[in-house]
Amino acid sequence: MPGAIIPNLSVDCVIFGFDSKELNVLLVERTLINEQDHSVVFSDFTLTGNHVQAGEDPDAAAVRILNDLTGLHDIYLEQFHTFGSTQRLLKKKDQMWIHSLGLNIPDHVITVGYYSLIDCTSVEITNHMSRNVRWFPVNELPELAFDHLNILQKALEHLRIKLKQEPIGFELLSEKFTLTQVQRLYEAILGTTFDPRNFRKKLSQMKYLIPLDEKQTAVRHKPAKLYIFSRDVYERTRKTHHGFLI
Amino acid sequence: MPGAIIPNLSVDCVIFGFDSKELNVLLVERTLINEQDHSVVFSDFTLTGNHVQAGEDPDAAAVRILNDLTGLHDIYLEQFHTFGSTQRLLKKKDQMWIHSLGLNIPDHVITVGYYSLIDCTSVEITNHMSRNVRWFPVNELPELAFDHLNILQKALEHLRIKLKQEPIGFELLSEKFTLTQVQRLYEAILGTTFDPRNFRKKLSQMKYLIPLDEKQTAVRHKPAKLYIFSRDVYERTRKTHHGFLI
DNA sequence: CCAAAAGTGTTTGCAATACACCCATGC
DNA sequence: GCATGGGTGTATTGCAAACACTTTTGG
Repeated sequence: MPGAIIPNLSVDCVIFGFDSKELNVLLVERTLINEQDHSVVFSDFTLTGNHVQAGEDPDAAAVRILNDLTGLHDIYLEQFHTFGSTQRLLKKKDQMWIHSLGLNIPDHVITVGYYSLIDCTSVEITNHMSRNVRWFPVNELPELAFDHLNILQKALEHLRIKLKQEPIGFELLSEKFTLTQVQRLYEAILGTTFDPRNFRKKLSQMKYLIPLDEKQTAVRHKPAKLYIFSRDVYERTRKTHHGFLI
Repeated sequence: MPGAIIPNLSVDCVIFGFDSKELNVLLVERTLINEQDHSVVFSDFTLTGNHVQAGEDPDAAAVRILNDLTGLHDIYLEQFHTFGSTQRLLKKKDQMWIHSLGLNIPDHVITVGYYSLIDCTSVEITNHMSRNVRWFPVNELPELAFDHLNILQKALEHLRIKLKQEPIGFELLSEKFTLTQVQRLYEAILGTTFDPRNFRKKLSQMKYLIPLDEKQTAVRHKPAKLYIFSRDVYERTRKTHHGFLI
């Protein structure tokens, strides 16, 4: 049965982006209109997600869903948790939404959560397919549908842990970046500040940050040197990191 | 529809246990018998798993599955990854197994992976319900069914990372334990060795390890002091740990 | 008394922290 | 020339690593 869906299984993507200042999430507006008087019953936002198709790997579904919304390929995607609470779709608003649209969604859907990291500036948000799509800073979220706040928070937790263990932050920057951008990125995601001298000292030990013979242009201050990240050098020089107790 | 299953969704549990020497996994034998001549077609081992029931939270399914096999309640369980490859049940042996038993299993089943930590000595392995159930050291695994080797390896990776960040190791020891047991546990899971002086120095800083006025008995060497783990003290004294870059 | 594991201190080097000023550019 | 962010060095402290011998018990 081609194109059939697995009714009880979906994938949701938390799309993180960085704009040189804040960590953002890409959200899709959901507005329920009263059929009679065309008034707005409610309006809120959702992550992007969809059902998994029969015979489709959820990893592939996540790639598809991400591409549907952003048009991007080859972006960083990480599965972080599967959410299966029996209550996750049963809030009043969510049931109204599902019924009023005549959607064929069972009461209990298990969803596999992925997060992706993209450079905000690389996405053209074109209010895609008449959907209102917007970036929101993770600290100024609108009201979210279903259990999407929960999913988003868990994604953030995982991102923070992962960021401390692997150099995934560069996925959020454009190919060439400055060291200050790296610092701002870490500060935004981890919610702290770092001393620039100490932070740069650390960065300068990372051999996979490769300085270019190139500087920022058109900035009204001392232009910063640009760097690229070499995954290749990283793989060759990585060390294991420890935390608790060891 | 009570008792109905979600045909495309299952849960698998990797049950880790520690026996003061090695890290072990609890596996269930799977033997395919030729109906004609009663010869053994093949014999290998599986993790314990089952389908998720309609309206059942996968977390609850994992608890159920674990209890079915071990009879234990209230044990440490952690969801670590969801496996959805379209190929995961399609190996020849696995298809033979499924068809010969007339099992109603679709070709594509997505499974949510959990691992649990138990004290080996607390489980009575009673070849439960005529199933042959055995502990295997993680370094001496038998042949595994389906993609269960893959699932097990991923569980181990997650366990290693988690062990370095949180004091979950005590779930694998009995309530009272010696510091050397803690060291052996960390060595077994992480596959290294530690200097006992440095390791104990570290442990002695952990205020949540509470010494008892009690020692080992019936050992033919200097008896070691016994300790208990206090989650309560841990929660009050935990610090955040860092790795890579910070 | 022997075997087996428990238990204990000191030194050394490296990595984390704290801290303040000059530089290059666009307007 | 001034506002803006870029870029740099040193001193101190705390943590990690290396390393060898004595103690207590059961048999």
